[in-house]
Amino acid sequence: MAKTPPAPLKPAKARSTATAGYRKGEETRQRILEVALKAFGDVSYKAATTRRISEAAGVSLPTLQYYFGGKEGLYRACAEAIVDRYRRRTAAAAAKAAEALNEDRAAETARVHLKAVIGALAGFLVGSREAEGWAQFVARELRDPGPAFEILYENLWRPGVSTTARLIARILGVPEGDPAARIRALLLISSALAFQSGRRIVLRTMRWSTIGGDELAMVLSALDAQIDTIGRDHAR
Amino acid sequence: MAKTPPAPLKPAKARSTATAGYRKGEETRQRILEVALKAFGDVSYKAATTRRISEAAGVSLPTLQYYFGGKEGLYRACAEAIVDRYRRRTAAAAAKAAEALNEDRAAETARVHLKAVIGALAGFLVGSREAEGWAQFVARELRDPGPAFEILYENLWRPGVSTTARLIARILGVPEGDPAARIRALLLISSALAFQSGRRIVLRTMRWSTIGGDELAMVLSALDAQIDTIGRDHAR
DNA sequence: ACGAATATCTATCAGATGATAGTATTCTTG
DNA sequence: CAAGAATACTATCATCTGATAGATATTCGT
Repeated sequence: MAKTPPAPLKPAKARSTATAGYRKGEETRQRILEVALKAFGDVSYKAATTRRISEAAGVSLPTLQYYFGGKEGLYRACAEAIVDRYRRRTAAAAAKAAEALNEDRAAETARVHLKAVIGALAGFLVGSREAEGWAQFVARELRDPGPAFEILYENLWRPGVSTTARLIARILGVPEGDPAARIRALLLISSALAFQSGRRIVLRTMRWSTIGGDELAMVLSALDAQIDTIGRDHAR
Repeated sequence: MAKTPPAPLKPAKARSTATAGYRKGEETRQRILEVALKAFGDVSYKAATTRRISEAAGVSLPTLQYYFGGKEGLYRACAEAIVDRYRRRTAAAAAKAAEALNEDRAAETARVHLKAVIGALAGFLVGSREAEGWAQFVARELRDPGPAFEILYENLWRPGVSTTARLIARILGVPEGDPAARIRALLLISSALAFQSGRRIVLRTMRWSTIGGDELAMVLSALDAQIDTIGRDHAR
């Protein structure tokens, strides 16, 4: 694997160098991306094949190379697309939380925003059928770091954990960057994620047939309860 | 993938049908298994190759087929080995918890045992260098169910979640099988697992270079705090 | 010690897979 | 409306991968 990069002959984005017209090309590119998002969500990078993707997208194999430079470029493009969609869905809650962190120092305000942020995350994860695949994509890349790890870490994990940790620190009344607050942030986020990436276990354990609105409500209620205990837990 | 099983020509365990003597064979088998455990822990089923494994084990390729019937059989054998080792490490705590559930109905007793069970799980995950790979194996198989899913679900997930959920139900004073208790059990376990399967994010976020005894102590302390809040959280 | 069961190797196959070469078609723009 | 850029295809390669065939060496009970 990972043969020594034999001189990058072509940039990942072989296209879009010139006039940037030609809307038909953009449509095809988009269609391939959508199919790839699904494919890489379903199975691992290695297990997904460019042939299947090109077939499902209704184009020939070299078209993938043409638009994305190769399998790896396509994978990267998928990561960027996921980041993009995630941002659109959670930007509002994150921005409000950041604003509140600057303006209002009250612990209870932070608690409200923390619930909103986690709620937005969970809503994103359960909000669409595709999100399941995206969650798998992200979880897989986190576990087996590949070409998309940095993209996802910088744009998803870092800001997400950072905001969460700051809110928790505020609730706990400890300085920002406090290790205990960061650990709690990780615990909380991984709990939320588990309901999508650990989907199969959840379904079996809860004897659910799907994770939809009702199920999400139960999960959110449990997460909210957990958030409510932050700063109120005094061992014994 | 998953081509229609073309009539099982040879059983998974091609060996051990007759006298079961020949200790040299058993040694080889064990060596291959150990290498495979590492390999399947490092990368996905698809990405791991039987060639690499056989090389690392110092045997020729057909030897894998001889002992395990093929790649899939080897994978299954790995799952069984993980189950076996997990059991050895956590059986004591699980047995004590089960006993306590029958004999002592006090919530606080259940709380103590819950901490012990989660502690044993976390200890197993951080206890050895290999456990990291095992955690990845299990997490991967949970995410992308393959030939080992049932083995792992029945022997790891189900008993683990079940015990945890029963203890939590006892603490909450609700009947066994209560959905809220089960959700909390899933939240708790996934939190604990995240510290090994989500290792890379944890290391970066916490600015740790490794997850050893000291780090485990911090995580356990956070988990214990979380367990302490169960049954004491009254929203607002 | 001898023969059957066991263990292990070399050589090779068939299929899948990512990628490239070379060519035809279509669209935009001067 | 040409001309050139952009789009997209067919055919083909080189490599990797899991698996098998068939031969050879090793071990152990009698």
